[in-house]
Amino acid sequence: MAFNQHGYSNVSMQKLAETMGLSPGNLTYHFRKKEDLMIALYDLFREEMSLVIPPPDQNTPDSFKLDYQIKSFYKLQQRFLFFYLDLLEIERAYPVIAEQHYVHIQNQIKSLETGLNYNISRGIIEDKDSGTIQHLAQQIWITAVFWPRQARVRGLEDSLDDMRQTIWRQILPYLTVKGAKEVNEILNLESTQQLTL
Amino acid sequence: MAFNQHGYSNVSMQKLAETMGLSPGNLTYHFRKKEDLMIALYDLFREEMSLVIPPPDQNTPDSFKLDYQIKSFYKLQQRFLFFYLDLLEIERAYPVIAEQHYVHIQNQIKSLETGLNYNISRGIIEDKDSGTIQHLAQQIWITAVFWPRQARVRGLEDSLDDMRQTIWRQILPYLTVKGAKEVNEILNLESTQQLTL
DNA sequence: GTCTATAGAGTGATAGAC
DNA sequence: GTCTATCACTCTATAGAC
Repeated sequence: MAFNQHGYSNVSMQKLAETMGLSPGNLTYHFRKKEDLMIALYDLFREEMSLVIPPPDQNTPDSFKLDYQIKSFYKLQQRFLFFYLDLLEIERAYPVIAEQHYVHIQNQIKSLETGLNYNISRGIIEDKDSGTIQHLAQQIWITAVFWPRQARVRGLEDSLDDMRQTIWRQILPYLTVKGAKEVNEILNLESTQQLTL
Repeated sequence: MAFNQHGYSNVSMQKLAETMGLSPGNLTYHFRKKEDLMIALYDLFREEMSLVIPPPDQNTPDSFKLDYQIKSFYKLQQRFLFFYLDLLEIERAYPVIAEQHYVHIQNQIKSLETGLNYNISRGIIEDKDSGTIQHLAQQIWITAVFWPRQARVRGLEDSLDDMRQTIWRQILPYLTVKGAKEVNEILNLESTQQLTL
């Protein structure tokens, strides 16, 4: 997608039509305003994302599933990269999307909290003090959501493996002995780099 | 500044001239291209930032000074907010700035690493495993740099206190007993919220 | 539905009078 | 130096032929 490569605001309806092999008039026939196109894309994004990150009350992943969620999230993030790179611009331009997305983000973080709490009950994570889980969920969300942007801003490639390592490293201090063993097995299973525990 | 409020790309040279009480022609007389204006602003930003975050080999802050650096950084960040909110756009538009900024970011993270290592030698931070410091420095950098953006993207106000809490919470698991005591004193000294250790 | 053509507004940048 | 006026371009969106 052209948006992902050049940034949302650098791709006009005309250029987009051109890369899609359509005439400008044809594209604006299906999406009368650019906003209509963006909303349609956003709805599609939200639909696919709901398959990757379950609703807050249904997220009960073991470590393996959490790792799988990270990978699935990254894959979808790459598909709708422009939403992650240019989100603030898009929210500024289309308040309708902004309002929806505020709620979406809240649910994403809530879902992460549920997953972490489930792993406390599994004896994988240790709840050292009040607020740990909320802090950890927010931290993981920030890392995952801004990963592609921080890489580009630094002039680096963004890689799934680096993102995974960074996320797991944040969970690391809160793992129980049992949890550390479980997580290390998962990371060694598929990653060439070993995370020293 | 108009850039900070409405976003870099939503403020044209004409609008900017208007808010400054200048004619469009006068503004483009002093800055022939918009790029010239951006580079001048970037140079000013870099100059002021060098006073807040010292060079990598000179950063030896105790916890109190680190907390002070966080506050000073936030203040400067608010002053040049558009660089932090719209950095990717600006880098895409002006590769000259991008190249300089890549190096700048590397130095910022290096400077953080130096500071953390110094606090290991002070017995404040515990280096649990190899890579901890690099990970922590990167994590703090991401949090600090993307804090205003993550707040806006979520529809929240961005607050210094929330950013401070989040950064210190990331350091928390790596503090020694002595370190925990020192940090808690600093945070209780000035913050209404208490960070439970 | 799909096309070409174009309206209408906004942009960065320049020209030339004072 | 500072101004007004304007060029050349790009953008979103529309009109109307086929």
